Amino acid sequence: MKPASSPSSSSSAPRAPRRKAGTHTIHDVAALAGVSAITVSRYFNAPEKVSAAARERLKEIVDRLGYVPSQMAGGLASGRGRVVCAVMQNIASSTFADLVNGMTDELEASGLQLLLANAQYSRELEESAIRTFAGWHPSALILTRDDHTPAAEAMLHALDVPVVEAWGLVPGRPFHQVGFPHAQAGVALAEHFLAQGARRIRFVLPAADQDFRARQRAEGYAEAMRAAGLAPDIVRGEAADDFEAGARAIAVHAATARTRRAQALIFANDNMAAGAILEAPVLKLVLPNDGAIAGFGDAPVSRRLRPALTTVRPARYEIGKQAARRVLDLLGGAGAKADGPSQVLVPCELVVRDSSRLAG
Amino acid sequence: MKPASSPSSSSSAPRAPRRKAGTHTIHDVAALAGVSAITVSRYFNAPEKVSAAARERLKEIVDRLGYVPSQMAGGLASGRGRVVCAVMQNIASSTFADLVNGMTDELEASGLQLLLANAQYSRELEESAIRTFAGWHPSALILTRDDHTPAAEAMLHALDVPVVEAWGLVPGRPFHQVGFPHAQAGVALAEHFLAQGARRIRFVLPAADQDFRARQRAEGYAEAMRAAGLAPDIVRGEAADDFEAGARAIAVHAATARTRRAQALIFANDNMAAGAILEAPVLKLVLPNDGAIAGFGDAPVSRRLRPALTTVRPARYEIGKQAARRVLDLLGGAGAKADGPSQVLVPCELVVRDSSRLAG
DNA sequence: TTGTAAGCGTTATCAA
DNA sequence: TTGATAACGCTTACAA
Repeated sequence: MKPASSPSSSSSAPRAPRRKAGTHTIHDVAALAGVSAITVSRYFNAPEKVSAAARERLKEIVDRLGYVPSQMAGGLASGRGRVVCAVMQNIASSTFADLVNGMTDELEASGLQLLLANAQYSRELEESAIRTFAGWHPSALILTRDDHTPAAEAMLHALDVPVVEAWGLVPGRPFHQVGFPHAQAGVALAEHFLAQGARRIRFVLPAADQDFRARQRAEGYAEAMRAAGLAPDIVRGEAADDFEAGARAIAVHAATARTRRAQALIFANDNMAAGAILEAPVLKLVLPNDGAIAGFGDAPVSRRLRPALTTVRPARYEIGKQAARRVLDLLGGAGAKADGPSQVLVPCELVVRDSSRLAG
Repeated sequence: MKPASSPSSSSSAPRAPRRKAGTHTIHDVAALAGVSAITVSRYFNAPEKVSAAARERLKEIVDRLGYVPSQMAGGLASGRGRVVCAVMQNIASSTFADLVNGMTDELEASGLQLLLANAQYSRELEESAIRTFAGWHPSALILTRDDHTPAAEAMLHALDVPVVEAWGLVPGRPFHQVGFPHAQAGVALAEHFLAQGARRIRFVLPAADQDFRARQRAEGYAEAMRAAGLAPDIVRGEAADDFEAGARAIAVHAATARTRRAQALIFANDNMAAGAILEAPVLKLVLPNDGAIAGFGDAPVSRRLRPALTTVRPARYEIGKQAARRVLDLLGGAGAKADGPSQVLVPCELVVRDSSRLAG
């Protein structure tokens, strides 16, 4: 009656049943605790909705099993991954590293994972990063520029999640912002020298054109110069390496007649300024008498240079932290979109040291 | 006949049917292309298995819709997320930033996303990061230390995915490694001075005890000294800031009688060494005559210092890249676990500059 | 406070 | 080369 090996009688073939058997699932935990899966789910996502007794039992079992909920399954079921995606412009620079540090510190406790991408100052790479991130159903996005490609901007709107633009602060954007207006840093440096009576002030940009914030600072400087009735004098570095570019700029300075050359040099960043200060003795220049110097960024070495470097110190870590804070607030329901995009100013600070003291 | 508002006749209540309606799904694409969902899936994961005709049609539709596959759904269905998780010790430092850069560059093309965590030199934080990562069903893990907690090590084995320990290289580990033996960097620096005839060579550690690689380098130095019949002289910095610690160390040096003080100072990193070199003129020391100096790391500023700093240059970016490469190879099936853990040596290089030239 | 049922969007399996 | 079907492990909606 019963054919020993027939794989099917008509259509009830044994099919392809199971698959993976990797780690423990929520059901393993539930079974051991004598509760249903949803209670375990609530234990993780809303513990206050679970009785103290069940909570205790679950804690013990979860610890014993080393159970960790699957982010994949949870994200799929809920439609939102517990992920915040951030696009940096240059991960290798300490600027962005500090931003990242601030973000991770703030997000850590919330259980949100930070996903990082590096766009290397390219709008196209930023767009492609955003596209990749879209597949992760992020809870929020943090970007570090405000001039996205149209396609990127469209995706940002379609994603329909909080977007925070960190680092710069410009008016008229549809997204939340945390940072400071970079032009203002340029203004502050120019005014620092103007207030000391300088007339010939030069701004030195890096050789590479990619850091658009440096250009914004240069524009601020130019504005301040024009406001003082002076012509801006913006030059570009001559070497890809910032230290080298700074050294060359100061060499040009040394080779120019004292009465014609700039009284003060504003470098786009501290590395360039450091290159100039370190090269000066070789050129028989005594700074700041033979040329006042300022930078931007307050690198760790800046206060150690002789003369110590006057610079602008942006609150990098704090900006990262605030950007993440803003994300958490928005996810928590505060500052609903009805209020429109918010702007959080994290001011930067002019740090005056010896390098910028103008000769009598 | 049709009761306008009756919610149920007996048990056929309308239930709670749908939920989300966010973006496009694989089915939208499939429907538009007139194929089944699995064909769309193949188009992304194994394009060669899809006819050219279908491929072309799908490309057009995917582009038009801006469709991006859900990583959540894919990860859940396949049991492996397209994620490589890396635990760094200090994201803010340029060392780890370079590692990260190398990794992202290498992983980029493979469609794997790098998930980053920061353990700040703490084994406990590393363990907690690994636990968090477990929820992401990573395809592989990259770590930057080799002395994990027992719990962490257990998780690593349970995860059953490729694990690569990057940066250091030590024998006897059960995981793949990419990097160099840090002790050897200490040996190289000690021998550099020994070869010049120095007898009194001091090693200066940072004030904070957290960077265990620095200790490894110190041990290498100590070994070389003992091998030369000399007593190691290891001191610890006196300030949390590395530059400041370096400055203090050279001040102590300056205050010691010439015949008794060290002929050469090896600093645990370039920042400390830079602090010393920048402070020297203030102390009326002329380097390297009044003290030869070496560092570790080859910071960008090191070759700009006067005297230019002798240091050891690790191939940071390359190590990150090779670690990711190793991961990709392992995922691709090469170097199956049967072969046992592999070791990839990415050597570091002694960079000799003026600061280490010993006085006749 | 807890549970049941029904998917979330994709891929593995088997069949054609 | 393509497709039908059944999971993957979790959470939402609703009911008790």
